[in-house]
Amino acid sequence: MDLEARLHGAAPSEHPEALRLWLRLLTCTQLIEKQVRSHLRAQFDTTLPRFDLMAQLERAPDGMKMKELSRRMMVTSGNITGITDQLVAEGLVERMDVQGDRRAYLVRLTPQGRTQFNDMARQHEQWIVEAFATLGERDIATLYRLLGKVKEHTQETAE
Amino acid sequence: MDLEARLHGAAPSEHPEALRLWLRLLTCTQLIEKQVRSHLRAQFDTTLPRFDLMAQLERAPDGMKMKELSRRMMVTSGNITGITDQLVAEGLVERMDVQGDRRAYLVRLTPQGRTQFNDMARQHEQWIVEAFATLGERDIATLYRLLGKVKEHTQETAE
DNA sequence: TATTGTTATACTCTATAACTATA
DNA sequence: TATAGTTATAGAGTATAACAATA
Repeated sequence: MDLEARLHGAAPSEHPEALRLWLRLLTCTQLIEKQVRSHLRAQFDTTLPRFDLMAQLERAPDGMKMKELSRRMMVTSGNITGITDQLVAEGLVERMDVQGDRRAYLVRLTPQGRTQFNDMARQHEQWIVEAFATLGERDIATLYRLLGKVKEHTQETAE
Repeated sequence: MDLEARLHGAAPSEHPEALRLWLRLLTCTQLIEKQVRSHLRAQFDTTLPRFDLMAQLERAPDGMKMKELSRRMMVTSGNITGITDQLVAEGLVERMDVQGDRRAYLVRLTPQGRTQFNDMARQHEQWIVEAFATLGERDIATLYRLLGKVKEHTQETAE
């Protein structure tokens, strides 16, 4: 492939397949995400970031540091503070001091938070299963594998 | 598949494949979207919705109604008014009266808007090609096909 | 000096709903 | 009555940057 041609060539688009794929990927994600947000709002009066934060904690029974939450959720730590504050106010998560590092907190689900998350997760799974109901097991595995390549490559090339 | 078992069964997750696929789809989209937003901001001082609106107009040389933009971009018409206002203020798009319907406008790119969009689109394509550079032509075609099934199914089941 | 987390701030995008003008 | 578009509003989500406390 000729970089010069890409930069200065007259052809308007030499890789329409990649572009088309991106637009379709974006559309699919937005459609499903919109449904999930709408359901979370209607059935549990919560939002996707709050659900995502609880989902992270569900897999960390001993709690997770704010910094780690920030990294995994790909948002700045100031925003983690805000979302955590909301969940603490609702009694769904709690901050715990960290032995040996008085700057940091471990955040974990309260028993009430765990119960509510389980309810939400069960519903959430049904919405997602429904969204992909048109695909067979093989299709799902293929999609998963190919997106894995994209994910790794994108994470590598991000500075 | 037994709906009862899904609703009331003790198993915490009977379809982990669909869930894992959704999380990966979400991650990939967010990673790429974040890069695109960042590049658009740094190189062109613009945003993704503004770029998307111009991309819609680029394929409609005679202009497109606000209503149609609203439908295609999957946001309410009030938001189309706002984004259009910004682009009009920058001289990139213009509203034109519609023959025979004085309620409506046709929005189209100005010559300046078309020039700027072409610059952006060329860069944008490179970012996207890079994001999917790890995939071969066949992989891209497969992803495109499978996501097409998901898209159609999701659009059908949305009320 | 570097890191963890908080605070303050500003901006974009979004949906909802009431509204005007026209069909 | 229904539709196209606007306006007003409120809230979610985000990044940036300055800051305090601790490592």
